[in-house]
Amino acid sequence: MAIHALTMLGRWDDRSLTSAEIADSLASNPVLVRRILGNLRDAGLVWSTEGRGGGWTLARSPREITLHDAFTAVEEGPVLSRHAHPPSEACAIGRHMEALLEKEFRAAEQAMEERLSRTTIAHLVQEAVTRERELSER
Amino acid sequence: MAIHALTMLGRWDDRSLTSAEIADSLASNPVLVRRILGNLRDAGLVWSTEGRGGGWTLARSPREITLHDAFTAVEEGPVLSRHAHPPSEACAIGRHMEALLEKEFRAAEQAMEERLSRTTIAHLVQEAVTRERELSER
DNA sequence: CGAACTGTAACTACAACAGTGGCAGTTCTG
DNA sequence: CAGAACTGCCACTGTTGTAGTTACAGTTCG
Repeated sequence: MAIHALTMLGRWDDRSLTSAEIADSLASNPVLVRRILGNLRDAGLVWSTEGRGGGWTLARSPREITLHDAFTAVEEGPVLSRHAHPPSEACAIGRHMEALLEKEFRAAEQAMEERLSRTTIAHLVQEAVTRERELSER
Repeated sequence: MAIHALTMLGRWDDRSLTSAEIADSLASNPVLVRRILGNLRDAGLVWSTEGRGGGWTLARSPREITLHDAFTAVEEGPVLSRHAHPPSEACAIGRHMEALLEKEFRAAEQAMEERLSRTTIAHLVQEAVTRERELSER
């Protein structure tokens, strides 16, 4: 939802969008959209202006916002689930599994994040516009 | 939990472990362990034998079981969450977001999986044994 | 037979999350 | 100034996923 909203904002860099407009495109709820955009604002990705005529705009160029930026702004916990609680200290394997898994999982998660950071909102906007044009040309 | 269990099984390739023994190391429950190991068995990673003296063993060498194998055996859905429901077809952006996100997210998930597939259970066993020896040498 | 296992269903408890209504505060416009 | 159009935020519901637990049937070995 965050990436969808950012892409919509990147589509029109002149005017701002309201949470209701974005919620329409998401077939979702304005309050939900404001919650998510609130996270993006805290992360410095978007601006919001209150009152009549207010709404949301990107805080910087779509070319300078990556999918990884959106991801970290919205998602907090790790993607790969760790032990629900520490394993037994009495087991020779259990003693080390948490640290071992943490190392491997962090490496895997970073590989994913690295790939996410290669795509920007501008890429998505361009691709969506291209696909839209192809549709209208038939 | 799956990786933890596989690592324990890889530690002793001669004898089998019971779900109770593995649950002890996990500070968890035998039934839970059997559920997870059941998935691993369905994926062809482990064997189980019923009855007295029964238990679990690796179905192939620890060097031929990767963290990615364990991951796919246990985890079903995608790691990166998609739209909860399709976006609006009326929106020029919304029409393409699902396909666009699917492409990007699959690429990111595959980067993570590729990294997971680089580490085997044998690696974890070796690392755990090494760390254990370092502890005992002090 | 009885002990020690797996296999599985049914249940509880809890946390995460999409969605919703309500309302206070802010800003522009007539 | 009054009202319309916004954001910000809280409290609540309903659903889903998941760790954990109890219970019990089936299997194997001594």
